[in-house]
Amino acid sequence: MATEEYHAQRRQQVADAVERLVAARGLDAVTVSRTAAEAGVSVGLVQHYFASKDDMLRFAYTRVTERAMARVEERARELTEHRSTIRRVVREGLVERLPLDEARRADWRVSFAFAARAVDRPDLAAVRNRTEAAIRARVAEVIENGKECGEVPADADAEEGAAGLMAVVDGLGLHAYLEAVPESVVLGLLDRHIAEVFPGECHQYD
Amino acid sequence: MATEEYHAQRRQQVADAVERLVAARGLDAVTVSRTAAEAGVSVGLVQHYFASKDDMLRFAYTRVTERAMARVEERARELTEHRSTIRRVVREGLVERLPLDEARRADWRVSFAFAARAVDRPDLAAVRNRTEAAIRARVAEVIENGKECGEVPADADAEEGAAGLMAVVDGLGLHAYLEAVPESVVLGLLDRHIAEVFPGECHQYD
DNA sequence: TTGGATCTAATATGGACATATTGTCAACCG
DNA sequence: CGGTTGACAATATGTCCATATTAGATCCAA
Repeated sequence: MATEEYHAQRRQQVADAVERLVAARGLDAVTVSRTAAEAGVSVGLVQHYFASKDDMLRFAYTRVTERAMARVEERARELTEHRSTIRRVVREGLVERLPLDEARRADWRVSFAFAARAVDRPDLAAVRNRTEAAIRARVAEVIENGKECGEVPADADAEEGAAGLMAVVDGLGLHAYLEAVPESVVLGLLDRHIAEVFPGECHQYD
Repeated sequence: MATEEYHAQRRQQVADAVERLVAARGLDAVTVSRTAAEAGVSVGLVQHYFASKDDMLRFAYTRVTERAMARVEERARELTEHRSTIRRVVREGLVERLPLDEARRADWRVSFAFAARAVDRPDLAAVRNRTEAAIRARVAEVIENGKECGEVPADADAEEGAAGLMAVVDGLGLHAYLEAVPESVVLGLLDRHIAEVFPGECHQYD
């Protein structure tokens, strides 16, 4: 139905505005009326399409996390097609999450703002956990694949490896964002960590 | 002067209340009147001792970061007296920052709440950066010491090593807090990372 | 065309909050 | 002893915000 599509578009439009506000001024600056103004619509419209402010934020955050996951997935797909090593697929997927250029810095900022708020807000925590678990599972799956051709030791715990990599990436991301650690160092550290999970290196479909 | 001491005590009392509120309900739940109630004083008293709410939060955050640093320092001092390896001094100092028991979980929560807010608030960012830089410098110094007796390769960049360790600890802390990574895995990852900075091991004052 | 459902906008309401103002009481000082 | 000052407490003020309410517009079915 075209009306549903229209409906969905309106919600996207509002969510876009939320993201812009968070990126520019932080989550605290997001009010319903500011969001409406930023989106170029009335407060009434926002109310019409979202049951509450919380609902609006949840929707926006869901979109942010899903896009983040899709980007990792997309990057991995690209590389897989080019027959990269599995190690490289993981590396590039994870690098995608680091705030190393302006676009990703903005994204990182938005994600972090929501993630921080999620510490006290169970509904946002649910959104985060869902996506985070999905990404972790995906990374673990890829690591598992690495065992087949010897990139990863056969007795390695893929789940644990994935969890460790995600933790390291988040820590590096935070410090990279705060400019405490320059990009070259960040990538160096990431590579060293990845090398521990992937002692070998080989091509996926040789 | 006794009056100054009294003055200081009142401020501590209020800051204690702020911390308790943040730990229990997050930074958003901190209002001047709630803080006053939590501290068992009137709103007027809080106003009397702090020029503004921001001033109050800044004071509370400063105390939090300084205590965190003091704890790391203290732990390091203890171990140094017992002639631990330098590697161990660093390890235990960093472990001190991880939310691995209830007390440290609460502390971590408070620190994280402030750190997250600091992303949008330059005055809080200044507090964080000051302490963070001091800790990093301290870690770097210890790493540098490790070169003397061969725990650390002579050509290693101590600053970079310290920055990397701090980033990893923060990432592990985040995931440990969110219970995505069990304690054993967190410590395992930390140790592996430390082992890269400290390939050797020897006693400080042998 | 009419009448209701669906949207959208404007405005109203009520609460929460930071801060300002005013009041009280004590100690200390001249 | 009158007055000034410091340490509070109580209350007032005005802003901002989420949400409710009301009203107007558009579209479509009967």
